[in-house]
Amino acid sequence: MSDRPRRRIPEATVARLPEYLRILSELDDDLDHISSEQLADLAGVNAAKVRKDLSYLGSYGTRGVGYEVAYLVFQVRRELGLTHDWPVIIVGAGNLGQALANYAGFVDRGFPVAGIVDVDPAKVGSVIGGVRVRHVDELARLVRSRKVSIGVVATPPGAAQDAADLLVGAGVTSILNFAPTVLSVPRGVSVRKVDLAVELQILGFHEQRRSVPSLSIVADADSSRTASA
Amino acid sequence: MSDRPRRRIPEATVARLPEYLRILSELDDDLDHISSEQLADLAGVNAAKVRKDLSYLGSYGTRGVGYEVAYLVFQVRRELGLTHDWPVIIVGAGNLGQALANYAGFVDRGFPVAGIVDVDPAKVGSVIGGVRVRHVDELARLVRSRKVSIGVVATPPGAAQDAADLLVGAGVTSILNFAPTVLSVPRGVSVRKVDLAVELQILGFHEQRRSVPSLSIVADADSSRTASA
DNA sequence: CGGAGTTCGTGAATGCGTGCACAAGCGCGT
DNA sequence: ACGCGCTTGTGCACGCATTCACGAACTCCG
Repeated sequence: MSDRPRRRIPEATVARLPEYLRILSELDDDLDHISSEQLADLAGVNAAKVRKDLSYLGSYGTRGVGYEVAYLVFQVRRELGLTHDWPVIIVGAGNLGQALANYAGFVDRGFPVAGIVDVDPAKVGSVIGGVRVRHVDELARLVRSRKVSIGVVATPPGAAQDAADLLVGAGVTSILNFAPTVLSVPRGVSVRKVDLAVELQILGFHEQRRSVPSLSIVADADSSRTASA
Repeated sequence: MSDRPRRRIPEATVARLPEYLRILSELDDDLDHISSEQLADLAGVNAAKVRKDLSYLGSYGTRGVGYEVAYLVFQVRRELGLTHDWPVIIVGAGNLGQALANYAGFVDRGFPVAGIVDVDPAKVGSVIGGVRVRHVDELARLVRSRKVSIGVVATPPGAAQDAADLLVGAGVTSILNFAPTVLSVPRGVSVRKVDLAVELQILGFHEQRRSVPSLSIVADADSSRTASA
């Protein structure tokens, strides 16, 4: 226990730590040490960035050697709060909700699906990813009995705010929102939003830029797509 | 012809423009003007940020009045390259691929699904979201015949790099990757990655921080701005 | 027509994130 | 024991992003 490295960790670093963790977890067991440069290559980033990111956790590397993989995994997991699982509840058993419930990556990385709820009685009762779909009326009970603090909103846009209100009312303090809607929540509740279409639109923006090197307006339907480097 | 707004648009702004566009598109038709503050409220951001973001497109607002909604929608769409649709092809017809193909938000926002492919012969032939699943061998033909420049990787991690290679080989220049894998692609190809588990891990990090508010931290820097209340 | 009330556009200040460059530290071989 | 090669940890400089603050420009109304 000795020192307490408790420095404030920048958000950008927090967002990369899970990626490092995934890579480290997938390494061959016979590799016991890894350098910042190797890890950087695997993660597709800069070596200095890796070192700086890891330095926020403490000085867990050895100069001339690198980082001991097992120990680093342990430290990153601890820092991310993955010393125990975080059960999540999914609201909305539509296409996306079902896909999420079936997604092995959730439970594999410490986020087992503790429940799925939907308003549609026709969906209630079916089993997805080993979990039975419950009616949304049971949401609060599930959250409390399973000690869920993270909710996933996978409803249509119109129902997303209601879903968030229910989650917050039940005691959830973090929400992952897949609906294209801005959620309003009380202070103290964290929300992260993933908008699948936005990602495509950002790609589309760059596609369009690429095809118009530096030209006037011309908003017609172009035809030729040449691969530029 | 007016002016030449061709300024370089910051990435952070590009990431917000789709959100503004979505909000503007959903406004009541009887509202013909909107102020930066109103738009900011709806988008959950700061009014100054909205003004600065929009200023990169040109001076399309009127002081004392606000922005004309219809005109602003047009300008944002033009800037994002949404003067025409961008067909996408989805590789992987598993849970996630199916959910994406069924996701109305894609076509609604200008990204119709031009094709879905999978290696599994058992999946080939079924129709998802109005599109028939093809064998992955047909990928290149589909990309070329439908003039697809954006590909979506929704395969298991082990197959993601192969999928990306196929897409690039077929001429795709932008990839949206849902697999928890770092893709390596030639220069000139854009990749965006969405890792669903990473989002949960980031939330988990903050959850854990929240539950350990005071613990052996004496040498804190200062109370900067943390979201929790 | 003129002043009050709005709202935009943007210069300037501040803060955050990135990457370089290098000293410090570790191990190994001789 | 000692020097050499390797790798970490971090000070520093730079660039991007955010936010403030305010002049400029427009509408409305008396």
